[in-house]
Amino acid sequence: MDILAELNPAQREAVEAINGPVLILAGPGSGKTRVIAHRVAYLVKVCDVSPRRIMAVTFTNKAAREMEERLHRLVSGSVRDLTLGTFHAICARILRREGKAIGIDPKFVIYDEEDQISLLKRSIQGVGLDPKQYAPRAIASAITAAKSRMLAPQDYLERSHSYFEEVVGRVYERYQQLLTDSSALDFDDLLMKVVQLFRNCPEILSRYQTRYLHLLVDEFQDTNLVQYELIKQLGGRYRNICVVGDPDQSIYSWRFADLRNILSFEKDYPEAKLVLLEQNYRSTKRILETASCVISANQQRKPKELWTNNELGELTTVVETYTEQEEAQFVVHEVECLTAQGETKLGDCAVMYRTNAQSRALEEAFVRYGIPYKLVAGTRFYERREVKDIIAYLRLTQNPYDSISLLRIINVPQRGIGQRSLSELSSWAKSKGVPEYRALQLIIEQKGNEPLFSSRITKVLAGFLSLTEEFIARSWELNLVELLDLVIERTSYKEYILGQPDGEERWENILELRTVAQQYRDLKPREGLAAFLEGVTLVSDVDGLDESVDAVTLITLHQAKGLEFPIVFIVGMEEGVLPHFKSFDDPEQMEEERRLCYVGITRAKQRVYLIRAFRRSLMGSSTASCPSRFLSDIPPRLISGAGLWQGEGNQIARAIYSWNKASAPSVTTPELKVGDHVHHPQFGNGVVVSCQPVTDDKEVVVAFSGLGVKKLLLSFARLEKVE
DNA sequence: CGAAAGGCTCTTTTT
DNA sequence: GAGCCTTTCG
Repeated sequence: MDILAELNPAQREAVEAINGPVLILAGPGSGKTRVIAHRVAYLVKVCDVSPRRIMAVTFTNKAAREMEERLHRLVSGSVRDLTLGTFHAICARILRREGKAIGIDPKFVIYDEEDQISLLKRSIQGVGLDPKQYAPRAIASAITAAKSRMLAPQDYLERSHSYFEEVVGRVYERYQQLLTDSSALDFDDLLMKVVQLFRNCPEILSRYQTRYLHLLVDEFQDTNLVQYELIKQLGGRYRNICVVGDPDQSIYSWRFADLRNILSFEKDYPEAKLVLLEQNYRSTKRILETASCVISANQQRKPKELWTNNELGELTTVVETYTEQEEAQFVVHEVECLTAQGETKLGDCAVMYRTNAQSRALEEAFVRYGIPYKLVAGTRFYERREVKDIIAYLRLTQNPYDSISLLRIINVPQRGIGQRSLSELSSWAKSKGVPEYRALQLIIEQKGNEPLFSSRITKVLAGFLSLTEEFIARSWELNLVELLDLVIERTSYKEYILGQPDGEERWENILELRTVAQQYRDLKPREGLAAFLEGVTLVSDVDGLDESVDAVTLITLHQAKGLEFPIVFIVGMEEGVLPHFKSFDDPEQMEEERRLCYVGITRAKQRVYLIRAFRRSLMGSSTASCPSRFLSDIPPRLISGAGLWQGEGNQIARAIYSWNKASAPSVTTPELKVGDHVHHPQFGNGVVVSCQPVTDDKEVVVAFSGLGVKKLLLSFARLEKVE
């Protein structure tokens, strides 16, 4: 097969430019993944480069997996030796091998965000402050920022200019110490420590530089400074660095991704070849134009000329509903209509939203109307309590100094060790300068002077310790599944969880985890354990998305990056949701919100629906909202909607969703006045408190007995007058 | 010690 | 509306 044959001239240029640095700026749907895959294939098949001398970095594991499949088809031969994965996964692998050189225990565990927050709480307390006064999340973000700039605690403290920064610096210092004590790394450490390793150990760097003749980085617009530095180090010898990105799709600045990396690249590699991919193969002309209208309003951007040979396509449908429930109903209804004609499958449809919380109303509607859907993440599987408990046992087996895991499960299932005994244990460990696990050993060996705990507690602790020791001992001979079963059996975890609320469901989750573990059962005992723990920590939510299942996809706009669907619904097109209210006072963040909207629209191949709800419950209470400013950037000629609504000079299409009315028992809305008694199918009986005309309708306030006062829109509410 | 209940805050997006 | 923390009681 000719690798270049299926490429357009620009793509071909990007593939063939194998000597020296290349910067590919690629619009949505311009085939950048394809270019990366073909470039690797070209290197291997045409240029005879050994796959083990190529590193390709993707944004998610899913993208890596797809790349691998693609390559399999292109290069049929072995691409096993290729280094392919996310920055985090690749760095974890490097540190596992080489970390010793900078004092990293090869058995290190990786702390996810939840672990990080609880360790931070301990750190804040550790420096004598109150975690309630200094939000751990805010400090976490500051520390991530510091690590993204490769600042060690001391560097950070030297540069601190405010009281808050000083606090962060001190907490950071303590936090880092606790991580080291636990033989643990957080996500940011994975990257930062590798850069550090390469800086401190030139001979190791040189080995890696020599190995990697070619580097490829996808989604370059969402890399941060550490990642940039890492690539710079690795590519230092051959400078064959190929980066692909699109500034208009940069949506991770809150994770300290830095668009300036693109500028730095041009500066650090002045000889870099620039390739623009501007032909879109994904979307219709109208979708592309709609997206361009939205993104063009950004000030901080270079204009781009995207074009497509695809057909003109449909207008974008803009719809307004009354509540988020009706918004969800509209989506369900529309999906039903589309799929009823047979041309569209459920799997062709995706519903995208700004915040995870928005998925609930959607899910409820999909469940109620019996439409299959796949929710990307939800309450993320690996963050569930029961799953994390079991993982904590396994982590402790790999690395007993992991104090976060130890403290998590020392009393789960309950063993009668309370908060008091725990803090006693922790402070004793601290006074001896040893990790909790070592402290346990010392206490049991009675090497502490006088007994610290009552004989009952000492006995329980001894039991826990020998349990852990048993797991550790057996972990050298059992495969992962056997080890997991042993943990469940010896802790009586099944009995414990079945006795909890939602026990059945939680037990199912454990079985699901066991299924994941099966994939590692053939590895050598300890290797399987390490690989599994790394895998479950570094998964991203989209990784679990299964294209072969025919169901509607429910997904955040962030997760949707890199994906495509024939039909795209974007819900919550409201001021405060998209754009999110947190971005109101910062123009740069506002531009990112716009890019997020752009990413959403450009996922679509055939049709786009932009939907907003007039009222939405946010943080418990229901609030009214204005249409998203992004809607007014789309000219009316690109929009369709049943019934146009003229407002404030903008033409916003407004489709009054008639389904409810059609299926309501009373087709005609009753004439109501204050004091009338009414019946609502859901809320029961009530009395009209007020009745005010709004556009095309009436807003009725009804006091329902037992439920309180509700605001309803007359045409939707299915109210019946009771005489 | 632990279960249950009440009260508080805060919510964006994620490797 | 949820999750976390504290309080209270057995």
